[in-house]
Amino acid sequence: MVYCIRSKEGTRTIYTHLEVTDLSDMFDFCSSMTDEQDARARELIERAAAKWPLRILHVLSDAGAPLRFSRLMERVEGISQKVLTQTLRTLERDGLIIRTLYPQVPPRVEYELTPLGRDLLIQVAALWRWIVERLGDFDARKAVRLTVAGV
Amino acid sequence: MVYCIRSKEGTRTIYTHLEVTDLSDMFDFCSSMTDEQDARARELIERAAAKWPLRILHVLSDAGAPLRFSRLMERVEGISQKVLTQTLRTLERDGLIIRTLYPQVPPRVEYELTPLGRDLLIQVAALWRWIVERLGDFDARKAVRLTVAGV
DNA sequence: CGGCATCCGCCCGGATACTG
DNA sequence: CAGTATCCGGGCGGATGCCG
Repeated sequence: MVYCIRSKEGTRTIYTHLEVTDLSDMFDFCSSMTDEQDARARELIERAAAKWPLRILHVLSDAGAPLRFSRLMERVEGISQKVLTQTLRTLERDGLIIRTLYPQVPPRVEYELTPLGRDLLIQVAALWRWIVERLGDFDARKAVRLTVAGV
Repeated sequence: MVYCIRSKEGTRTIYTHLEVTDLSDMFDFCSSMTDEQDARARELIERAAAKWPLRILHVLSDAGAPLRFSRLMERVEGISQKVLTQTLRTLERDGLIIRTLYPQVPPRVEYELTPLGRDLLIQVAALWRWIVERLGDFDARKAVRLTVAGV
């Protein structure tokens, strides 16, 4: 689990974040990215954070085995056929799932997670968990006003 | 940093994820959430993963000090006034930033990160970094087809 | 300066109908 | 069974204009 310790050192707050020793270290890393890397990472996150992808990855993970298109339709509640197809194509292009077509009549198509897809799901689940554990904090009333507005 | 080790044990893959010992453990945790918790977490992630919020949090973090509305407009390139206002309101409601109004003429308004906002940014930066380090893997050509389609 | 109100174009995603 | 093709409605976000 990601673990974060904050401590004060003079006016500066030190973030101990396992391998990351402070916040600026993390953003130094971000700054060292090329524009192309940054753009590509942004695309990937935008696509993965869209409405359905995580749901689909989660369903595939829960199943623990390849699922047919129609099984996915059943388990990803509320999704339409078109959007399911579109999303699966995107996930395949990004290397997160594998699509296997069995040339039979009627055709059979199975989808399964790649190791990368599984790993990504773990990362996101960690973030998810971190948020759930702090749900009570996500509230403006919990935000301490450090600066008092002048009279 | 989140660290993930995969190892084979028979047919099962064990994920050592620091405190998380395997994938099912993580999802057991997810399943133990109430519907309300789940929905609230989903809302928060959706809002935070929208187009501008992370950019704004990042800019505030980089600045290291409270920023006025017009400074934010300059540094968050491409955002419109309306959308900046909307996004700031949402971030404030979620307890990620603090808005301080100084009742002067002309008015002055300053925005700054809350500790929670900083912490969230660290979590997301970790995920971001994880993705950037694996950019080369996010590609369908890298996805090994485990199941061979029948003839 | 830091908004709010209004209008508007666009894209996302849903519904439906059809096909190899 | 697992798609494509087409149409369409809602919402998001951008541009512009006005206010305390």
